[in-house]
Amino acid sequence: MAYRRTEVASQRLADKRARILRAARDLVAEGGWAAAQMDNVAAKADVATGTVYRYWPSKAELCAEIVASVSERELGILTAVADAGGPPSETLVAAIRAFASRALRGRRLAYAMIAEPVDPEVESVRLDYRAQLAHCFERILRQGIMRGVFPRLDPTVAAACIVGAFMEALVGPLAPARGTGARADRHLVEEIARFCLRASIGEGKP
Amino acid sequence: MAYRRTEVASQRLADKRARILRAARDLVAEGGWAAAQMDNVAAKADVATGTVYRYWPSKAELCAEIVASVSERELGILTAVADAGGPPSETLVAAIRAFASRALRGRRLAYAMIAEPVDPEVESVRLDYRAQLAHCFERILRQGIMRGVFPRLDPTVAAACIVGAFMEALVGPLAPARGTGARADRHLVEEIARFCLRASIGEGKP
DNA sequence: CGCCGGAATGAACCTTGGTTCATTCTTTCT
DNA sequence: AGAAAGAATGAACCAAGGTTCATTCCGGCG
Repeated sequence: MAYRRTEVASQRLADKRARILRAARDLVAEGGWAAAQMDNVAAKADVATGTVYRYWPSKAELCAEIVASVSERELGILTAVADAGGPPSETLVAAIRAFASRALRGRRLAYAMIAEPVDPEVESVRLDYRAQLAHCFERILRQGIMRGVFPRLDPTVAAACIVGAFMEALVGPLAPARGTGARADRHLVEEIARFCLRASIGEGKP
Repeated sequence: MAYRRTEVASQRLADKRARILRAARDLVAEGGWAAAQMDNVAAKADVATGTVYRYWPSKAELCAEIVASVSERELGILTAVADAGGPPSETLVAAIRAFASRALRGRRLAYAMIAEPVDPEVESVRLDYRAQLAHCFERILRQGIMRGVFPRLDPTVAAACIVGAFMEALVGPLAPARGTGARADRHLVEEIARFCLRASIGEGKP
């Protein structure tokens, strides 16, 4: 029946869309935004250049969707951790661990999503992700302050500091080269988590 | 005499070089690397496009020199503060204050120097600046650990965290919009400094 | 005064990478 | 099977921006 056939067709359509999106995301994960040229994307998805434009009106929208999809997934996980309840200091460490360990499994992608600028149209989506990321930590911090576990600190500034700290130490260009062992990675994550924890619960009177 | 004339001529040469360099740097300070197009630079320096190429072989080398000159100045100041002696926790705060207050007076430039990627050839100079910046803080941290003021922390990771923290909170795209008053700026700097101080001297046992 | 060499000019060139579209191939329906 | 609709193709097009170079300008020297 026509009904069935339409469904199959639209399924195939969605599949191809997803395939192209995945190809583009993989390219970004390998070489950052610069590697995601339309010709490359098409080649990686086994599709002609023009075909990509059947599914997205422009490169900017394709890139925006990459950010949006990655962002949705990561924020979902992070939010779940942040809202799980329990002592704020443990929540904070858990959140950092969750985010960091995932970021380590794709540093280049994480860097591209959080830090690497792109063209203006994509940038706003990226900044939004970043802001929501910070907001997650801000909520944890507010919890801690309300319960008196954390000292009086400006949670907005502190949240930005936390995001910046692990961004720089974990996925930034200054971070230890890719390919260091799992042991080194674990050390790094723990060290960052401790840094942020101290910054959040410490006294701060020299 | 010929001697005098040669000297005058080369002085004029150096002057023009400096003028172009300053023009380019100002453009970066206003609109980041994207604003530093050769046509723009030439126009801002009241010079024809081709003239720029009499003084630098390529855009990359011009940009590299911008980074190098800014970097030298800032690192000089920061190093002086870091090596001045005194209690490490005070030194740390002083260093952050010194760097941050200067960065505030030219956020866009600071962001371009520390965070915004450029083409590969310039990038290496920029990363070097960043590394030296982190190294400055690392030295302060080591001092503190040796003297037993700071807990056992990995100074390399912690230094990266510090750089990342103020980068993000102070000059990053998430930072409060430009033009907030001097009072807000001061609050921001102090809040960042306290964050880093707590992270450095805190106990870190939840 | 007329010539000469170096500096300045800026329009033209070239490369890179996003976008388009006339053509070809596939699938579906009769 | 044959035609119509939809999807795919990839070479050509276009814009942006860095670089070049034939030409012009200018100050000093014989």
